[in-house]
Amino acid sequence: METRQRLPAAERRESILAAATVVFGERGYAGATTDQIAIAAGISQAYVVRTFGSKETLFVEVARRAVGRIEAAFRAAIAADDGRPVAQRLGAAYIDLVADRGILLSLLHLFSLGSDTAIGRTGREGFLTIYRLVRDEAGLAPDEASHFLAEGMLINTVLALRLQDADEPDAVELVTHACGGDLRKFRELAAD
Amino acid sequence: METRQRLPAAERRESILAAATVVFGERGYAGATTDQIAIAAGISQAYVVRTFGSKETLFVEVARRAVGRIEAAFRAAIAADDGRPVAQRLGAAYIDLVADRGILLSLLHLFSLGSDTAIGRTGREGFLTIYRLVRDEAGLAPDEASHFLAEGMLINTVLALRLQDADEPDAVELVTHACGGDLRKFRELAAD
DNA sequence: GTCTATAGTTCGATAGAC
DNA sequence: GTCTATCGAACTATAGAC
Repeated sequence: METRQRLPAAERRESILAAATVVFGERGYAGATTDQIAIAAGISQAYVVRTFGSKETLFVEVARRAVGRIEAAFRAAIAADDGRPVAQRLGAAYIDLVADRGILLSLLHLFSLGSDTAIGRTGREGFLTIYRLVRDEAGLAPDEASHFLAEGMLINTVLALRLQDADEPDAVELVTHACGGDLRKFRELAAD
Repeated sequence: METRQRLPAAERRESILAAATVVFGERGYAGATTDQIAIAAGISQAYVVRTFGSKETLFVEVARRAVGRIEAAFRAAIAADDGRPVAQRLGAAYIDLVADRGILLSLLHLFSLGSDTAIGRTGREGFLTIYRLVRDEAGLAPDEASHFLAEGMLINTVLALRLQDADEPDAVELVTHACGGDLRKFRELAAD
């Protein structure tokens, strides 16, 4: 019988959110179970549910946290002016961020559940938040911002499908263009 | 007690696939139930499972059918040369096609389940098929083809989130740029 | 070709102890 | 703050009749 560590509420919340991000990412919202999340977090299933009230609430918080990560990464990239155009800095920051496959995939699931009342609202808010950030804070014109998001959505898809690990030359070619030529960076992403 | 219609196997398969496309689209692979699909198709749950062997097989066939629809629409657009650049014709064909929200969403769910063995393989095959089609048959250069897919992925996300129905001016602006200026066409898409 | 019935699982959530 | 135990609901798949 292992001794389970007693943590302050805030830390426990964060550790559950981190575990849930991975599990929701791999299995989707409905496909993930609170028991799998509990195991990943090293606690009991009942405690996961009790901490967030319901599986849906937990998913919404996972999604909000992922959006928050993007905001933080983008703000840092905007501030760290190294002479490159801001769009390039944002792109690099994005690729660094989605090295965390869980964040990427959780967002993808969030976006594809737009018809669900609570989840859909969270998705719309999150997506618009990112759009406003790259437009207003990074200073991209609306068409540049839209184009930037489009490239990001292709990166999401390519990574979600694990095309960066595929052997076919066409996959390599597509991935290379999707990431703006820096295939190496994609390949480094752990295949978990 | 209603009298259920007896259909030839091929027609029944197609009617189940159509119903399943809608249900899988709205709820995702794991979130959809064979019972909901059965109700949508007007038959019994057991018959849905019996016809396709398993829920997973059914989903894979739904996804293949959706990819097939895109292939057919793109080939038609390539053949119907009306003077516009081929990328523009493909884009218009794509928007017409994803007016069927079920197809759009089923593909989105397919792409986000790349870690699943069978579903992931189907997703990679499907995505590469589309890439090769726009590159080899439409004749786009690799970077043009990649850019075309990126714009398509943004359209997917915007529609999945139902941003075309949102009131906020920022949503309107984003959707306008995502669809290349033709907001009206997006707005026409039934809000179901 | 299609149904009813149901077996066998699995899951989210709650109760209550420590 | 965290666990064990468990209820009740829901789901996929199978069996077997028509």
